[in-house]
Amino acid sequence: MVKISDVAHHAGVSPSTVSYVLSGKRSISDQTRRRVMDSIRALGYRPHAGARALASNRSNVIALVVPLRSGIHVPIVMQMVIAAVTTARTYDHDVLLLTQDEGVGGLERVAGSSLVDAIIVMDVELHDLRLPVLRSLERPSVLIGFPADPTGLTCIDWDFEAAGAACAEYLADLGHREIALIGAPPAVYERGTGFAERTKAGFQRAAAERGVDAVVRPCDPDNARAAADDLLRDHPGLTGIAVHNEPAVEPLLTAFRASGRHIPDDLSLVAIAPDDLAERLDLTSISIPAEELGRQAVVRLMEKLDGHQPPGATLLPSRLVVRSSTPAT
Amino acid sequence: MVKISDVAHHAGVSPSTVSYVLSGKRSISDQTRRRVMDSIRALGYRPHAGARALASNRSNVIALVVPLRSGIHVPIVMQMVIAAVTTARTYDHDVLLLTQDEGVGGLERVAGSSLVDAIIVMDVELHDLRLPVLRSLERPSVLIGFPADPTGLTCIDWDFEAAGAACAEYLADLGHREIALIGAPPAVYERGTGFAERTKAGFQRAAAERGVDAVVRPCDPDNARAAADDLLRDHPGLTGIAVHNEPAVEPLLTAFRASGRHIPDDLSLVAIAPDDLAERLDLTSISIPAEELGRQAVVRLMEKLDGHQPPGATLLPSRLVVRSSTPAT
DNA sequence: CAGGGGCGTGGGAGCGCTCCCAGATTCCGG
DNA sequence: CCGGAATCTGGGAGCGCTCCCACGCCCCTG
Repeated sequence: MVKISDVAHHAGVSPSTVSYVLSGKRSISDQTRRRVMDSIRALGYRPHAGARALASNRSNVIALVVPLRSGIHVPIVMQMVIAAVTTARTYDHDVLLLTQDEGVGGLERVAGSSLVDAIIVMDVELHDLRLPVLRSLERPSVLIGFPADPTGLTCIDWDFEAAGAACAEYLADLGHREIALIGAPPAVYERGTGFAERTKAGFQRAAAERGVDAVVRPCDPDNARAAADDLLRDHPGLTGIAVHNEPAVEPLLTAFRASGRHIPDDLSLVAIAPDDLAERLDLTSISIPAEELGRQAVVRLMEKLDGHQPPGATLLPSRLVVRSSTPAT
Repeated sequence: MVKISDVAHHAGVSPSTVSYVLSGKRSISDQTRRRVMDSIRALGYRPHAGARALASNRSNVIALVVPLRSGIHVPIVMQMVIAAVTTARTYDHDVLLLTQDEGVGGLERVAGSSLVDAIIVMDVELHDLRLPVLRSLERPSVLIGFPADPTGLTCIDWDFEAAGAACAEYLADLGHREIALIGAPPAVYERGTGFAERTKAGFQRAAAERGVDAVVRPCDPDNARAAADDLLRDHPGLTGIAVHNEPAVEPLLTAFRASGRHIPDDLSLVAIAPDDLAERLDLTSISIPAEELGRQAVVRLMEKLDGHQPPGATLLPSRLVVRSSTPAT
């Protein structure tokens, strides 16, 4: 293995100079820098990560905790993971993958052993057990999702409140007077994941502001048919629908069709869903920028590693894309 | 930070003894071991990963290279990743995530800097550019997928040949005399990913052995309708279908229904697809054991790290699960 | 009772790097 | 011509751990 002293010898400088050339932590004459770089290339030198971590107290690795729960749209998670890895690389960092099931112990392990410099936790719940640990850890962290009490934490998420409001406003603008939000399965509300509640709140608030009638109904994908039938029966005047439940979208479309409603002629439908799904089904949608979230989480984390204090809370805006499930205006 | 000498002092032993208690590399009296463990707990000691890696020349981290290409079923990839992480943890290892787009340089980087002890590469292609690097690396690796020339490499994959054959045999056993395999999009065959060809080969071989007529047709999910119509038109006697193309499964079902064929009465259909898809659509399927593959890849890698030489090639069997898309026997 | 083999433990060099503390050289103004 | 600032480089301690080399003790055998 080529070590820093080999490079130093080859270039006719001291090991410390090689180190400084690599880190840029002090000025080096152009000539010396060039000689050192040439030697590095010639010998194929790669700094030993462990030695570096030991001496500098920085591993240049961040941990990423991915969710395991079902009910999560896997491609979205994957997009965020990929974006996080890619972004971390631009900061010369690598990503260590942890799974939810290691729980609190996993966080303590990788942080305590200095395996990682910082942590990103995906899919944070309202009363997440990991919150106290993250707060007490000596290492910076960024949460994706909002807990009930984000004090002392850096959180980032989509702005579901705004997304819900945008749906209601858009439907109201189209002239609908009775609108509905078909939401997550009941279990999601019960678990208090937060995002479901926030979408609902935004939807209801905006509807009230526009003076349109709004109903909200949870929906299990397996019972999409029943949900659709119930809604149409109980609210005959219903003409605008928002759906915030990816796996239920297709069954719902089938159910509406089966009940004789045509989209967009009889019913306007806007989905809060990832672009790939909305594109495939050609639905007007509020797009969920997954890569952006993964990217931003890393950016925030790097800010913290640099000693800056980023805002405690960031809400990423989403945008409405009009497709064929609502009438052209 | 608590260091090993703190623990040693607290327990009244030498640092080396603490190290040996932790590593188990030499026998320690029960009494000493207990005292040391108590001190470790009392002080909350965690060995510094970097120092460990430096002194032992082992980082206890493995790299996992995930594919980025589209056309890959994301949930399958995620299942494998999760399984790999979980399994690695049972061997006291962590997983560093790399993306395909770092290419050959990424492998050299993490291996050369001793960041990782070993590498798993997913989605290996027939003439993968990374093969020579993996062969020359001083670190063990396991490939998921089979290249054209696996010499000197450890490869593991599903047995697509057997899966294709199983489809043909099963359909033949049901009494079908004309059967078809609807395969991957044409692009996949052209890229030479291997698995598509192997499924086809197995299907055709088994069909020939049973003396039934077999046709194979690539299929783009966007043109599923055309594929179905073509097949039914050109082969009026066709009654048995195998599908090896996840995203095309649903469109194909729709297309067959639209053409007036009822499954399973007019048409038997068996899908080579992940269980979740097959369960959802209630299809007879050859299941693709994704977690098993991720798990086995890690097991193989650990064998290599332990100095054992596992078999160069492993093909994981898959099993046929009968559901409602074929007649009950 | 001497000698040898097990068993349990300590000491400490060394892993490859970073970064503090100086030292050498050059350049400028007075 | 000299003092001091500015610029560049070297030396080397120390990061926390592992593992080689000993050493001390006890028990068994001849």
